[in-house]
Amino acid sequence: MKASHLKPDAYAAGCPTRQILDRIGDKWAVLILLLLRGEPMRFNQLRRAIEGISQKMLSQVLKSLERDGLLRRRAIATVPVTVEYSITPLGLTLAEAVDPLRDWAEQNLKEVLAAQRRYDAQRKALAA
Amino acid sequence: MKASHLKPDAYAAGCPTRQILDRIGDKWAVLILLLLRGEPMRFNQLRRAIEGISQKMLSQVLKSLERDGLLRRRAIATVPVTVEYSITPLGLTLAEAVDPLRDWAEQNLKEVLAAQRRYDAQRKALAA
DNA sequence: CCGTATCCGAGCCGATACTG
DNA sequence: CAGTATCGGCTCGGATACGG
Repeated sequence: MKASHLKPDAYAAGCPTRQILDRIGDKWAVLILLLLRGEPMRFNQLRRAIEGISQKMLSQVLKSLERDGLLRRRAIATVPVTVEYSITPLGLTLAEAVDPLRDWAEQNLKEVLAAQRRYDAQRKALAA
Repeated sequence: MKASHLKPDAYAAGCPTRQILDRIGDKWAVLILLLLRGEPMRFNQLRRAIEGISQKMLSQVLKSLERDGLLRRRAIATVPVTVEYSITPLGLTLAEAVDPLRDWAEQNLKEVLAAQRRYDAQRKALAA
């Protein structure tokens, strides 16, 4: 039985939705998962793929995702060392749950931006 | 045609996914949308429903959601003033896109927590 | 009841330098 | 190639007080 359509009375501090949202809030995390769904990737490969992420953040987020069981880290003893990150089955299910969100983003970003312009114009008019 | 299952080569800084994720990353925003889907609510009603949010944050996030066209603010001239927040059709579609994520959270939080315990135990063992 | 204004401390995050 | 370590600015966000 799904609870999706029941109206919640409140969101307690420790509820699952809050906890997972905190992780999704980590914007990089989701992007990494979506990328890894395609194929395993190496550290600097991810770094290049995600425009704007710093070495430090990437390292940090990868560690956190591994800790959560959403991806797997595999070090290969070459010289120099190669490290491969791949998504886990659990991570895959999360990525799938994020898909509708990405679709929504692509379809509705324009409308959101338009709403912002309307709002700002309105505020500007009031200020004058 | 849905783009969900195509492998992205990169996530540029301004892509829709990144932009929307930045907003979702605002953890409170999603919770508010999900709450308002049930029924319009007033300021302090929301405040009570979302455990732990400060007055400042609630005010801030509500303004941002209104700006994005995801909810509507309606002030009623009573004494003292009553303000009613309700979700817009656009906001409703976003809330629906978030549903799978909430379902995922409820179903998989346990497994994530278990993975964390395994990871931490492993690290502890190595440190010893 | 519904906010805004101000202060201020914690922690995020980028930059840089260094290691296996 | 794949990270760790350290420093410092800067933003986020809580607490408090006040106004419409």
